[in-house]
Amino acid sequence: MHFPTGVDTPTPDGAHPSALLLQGLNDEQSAAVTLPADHALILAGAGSGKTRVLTTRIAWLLQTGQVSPGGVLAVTFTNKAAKEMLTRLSGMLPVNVRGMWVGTFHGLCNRFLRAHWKLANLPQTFQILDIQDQLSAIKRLSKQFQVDEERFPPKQTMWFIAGCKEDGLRPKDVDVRDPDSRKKVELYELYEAQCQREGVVDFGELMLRSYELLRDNDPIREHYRRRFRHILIDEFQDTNKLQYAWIKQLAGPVAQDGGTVFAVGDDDQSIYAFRGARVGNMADFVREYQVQHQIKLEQNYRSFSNILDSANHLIDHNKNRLGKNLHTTQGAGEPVRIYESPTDFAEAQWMVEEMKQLLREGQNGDGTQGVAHRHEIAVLYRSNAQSRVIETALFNAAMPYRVYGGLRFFERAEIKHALAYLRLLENPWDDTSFMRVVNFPPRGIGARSIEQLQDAARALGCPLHDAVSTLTGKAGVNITAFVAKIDVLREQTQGQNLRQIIELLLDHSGLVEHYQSEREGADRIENLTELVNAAESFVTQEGFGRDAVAMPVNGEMINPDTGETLSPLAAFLTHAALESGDNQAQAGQDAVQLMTVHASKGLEFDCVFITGMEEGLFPHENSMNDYDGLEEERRLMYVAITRARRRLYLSHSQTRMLHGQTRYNIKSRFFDELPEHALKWITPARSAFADTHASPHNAWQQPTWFNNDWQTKASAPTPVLQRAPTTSGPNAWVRSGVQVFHTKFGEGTVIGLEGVGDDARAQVNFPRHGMKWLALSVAKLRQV
DNA sequence: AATGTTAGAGTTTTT
DNA sequence: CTCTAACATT
Repeated sequence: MHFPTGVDTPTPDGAHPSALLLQGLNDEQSAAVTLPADHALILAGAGSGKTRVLTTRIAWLLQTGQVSPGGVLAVTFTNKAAKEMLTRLSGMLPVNVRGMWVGTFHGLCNRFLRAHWKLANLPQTFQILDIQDQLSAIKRLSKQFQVDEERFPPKQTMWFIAGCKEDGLRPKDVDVRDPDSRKKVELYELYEAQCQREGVVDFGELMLRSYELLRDNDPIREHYRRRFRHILIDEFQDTNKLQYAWIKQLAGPVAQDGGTVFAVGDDDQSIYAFRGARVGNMADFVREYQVQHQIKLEQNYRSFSNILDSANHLIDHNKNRLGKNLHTTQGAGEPVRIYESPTDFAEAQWMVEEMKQLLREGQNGDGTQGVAHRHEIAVLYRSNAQSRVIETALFNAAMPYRVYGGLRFFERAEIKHALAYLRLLENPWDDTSFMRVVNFPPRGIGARSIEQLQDAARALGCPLHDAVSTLTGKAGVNITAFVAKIDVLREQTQGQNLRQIIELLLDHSGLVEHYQSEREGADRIENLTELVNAAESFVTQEGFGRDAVAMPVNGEMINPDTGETLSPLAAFLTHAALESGDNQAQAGQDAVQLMTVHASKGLEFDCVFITGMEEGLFPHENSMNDYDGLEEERRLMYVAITRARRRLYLSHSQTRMLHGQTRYNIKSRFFDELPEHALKWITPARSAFADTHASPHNAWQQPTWFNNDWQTKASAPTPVLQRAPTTSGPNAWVRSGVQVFHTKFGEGTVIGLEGVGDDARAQVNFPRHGMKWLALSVAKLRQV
């Protein structure tokens, strides 16, 4: 299959085909698409048609003959975005998508490392560790080297290692100041050695090793620099240090013959600093590449102007911005509605009633008021824990809903078990997989046997698999039988197709049998069946053009760069590791959408509820003490607001149940940062706190609506907050302004007190750990 | 090996 | 409060 590109063919209506591509674009979009082949930065506001510009740019470059598919590298963060780009692209042009490198950072790095596994010093069958695998690998290592898990929790070690890799640092590059960090670096070193021995890489390693190969291998680097004439990056504001460095390797230094970089992003929507994203990469890029073309896409096609005004007004309170203002030709639309409730429960109740009303109006089809479908209603919250009370209310009202997040398909235990078997077929040295299934289903290999094996492997400095033959006694017999079983399976699966391989495995591993005897195993078996289907559809349609190395040829895949082959099984395992799958496909039921604000990025809905707009929650208490943290919270709020097309609700609650304790929250400072003219305060007048205890239902059943003035509300705090906390017990002496010592946080100053009796809490500012709320009945405080 | 108990932690997350 | 992992018991 070959399509000529860059050859203009006349269209039926006589228009030039590249002009056709530009149809319907506004001036800025069009300018961005048709920029000359120079480095460029596109500042694309929310809802400004970012993806469209990106894909049309590629289509335009191809159609005007400036580049062939092989010369294009387009990189995104999520598989969803990559898929979207390819779908749209093939809708615009009859282009051979296979030759293009379009994918996620990790997907492309994987493709690169599969092609150059030898140079990258990896086994051809290297496996990819996800977070769970990584953690269990580190736990294993900590046990083996008798690391004190109190002082060095495996999770922390994991974050440390991931953080180093995001910054492009190997153990030798890490600054060692104190004994603790020396130990961490040591663990990083041991972890690296273990991964190398076992032939596995984690997500960070995919990036780092690709980067290093490009950096250190001149012919490889030059090859790819010559090849990729156009490098396009989506969500550039979310790139970390290493990802930017990787891009620089591919693009080469400025003003040399490397490709051009077309970066698209929005600094106002940078919400992933906590996982290493550096907004600063945008400014660095402009400086380092002397970017001459910067285009702002500020026309918003999504929301009415009350919503956009709110977003603009809010984000204007951030100091560190490149600067951008969204505008629309649509009218003001409805006001942004703000609601205050006495309890989180009442907040959820009110929300459900409001939804019912909206859906009723939508059914009647009377104009812009209602919403026709439940899936056009989204509930956003700052943290996952908030979903429970909302779910309860929705459930009680029999309102179908869907919660985003949680376990994805390939992360389920039973699926991971099956995949572990498959991985052992490919790479028997993968100890993480070995450990996962050596005794699952149970086959009499207990802790003692495994210890024996681990001791032997450590003595020999080899993976578990290679140490099995040295074992004696019962342990030796059982484990040898296990390894033999895997070996037989490997034999039997030769020449089988992927479906047959998995079916054989499910049968011979005893997984299905095991779950059959389990009380609640039916779901798991269903999922295992689904795994067969997933493999089937992967082979028949999905995948081969994307993260897999190459095209299927006679059932095998040939890497166009090296001629190496990759089996369908290997490709499927890669697919499973890099695309953890949808979290739940929930059978097409039209349902209200529940998700965190983070998860909502990139989505849009007719109607959006942003809930829990309270100090300590949103902005979150862990982020609001340093300036950068607060700015990121504000960007998060900006993202949340700009999800709404027509109607936006912001709600907060005076009290909220968190970690089993009632918290008294004041409303979010973000309310102060919204334009009064766009708001409508719809809190019932009698939503006094006292109602909470009497009857939480009355507050919303017959509300009296009124437009409230923000200033008046702000100056009249709820009575509870003013009530002087009375405390008994060991911490009764705690008063505002007092210096205290906490065993974990060190010295701090008491800022305020609230609550009564067992609920009494002190807000304490710890210079080293920030602001904390401490329950006086629990916290061990000492007066300084 | 299965089942029961307890301690501890609990922003945000894709690959 | 609620979930999980580690530990303890049968």
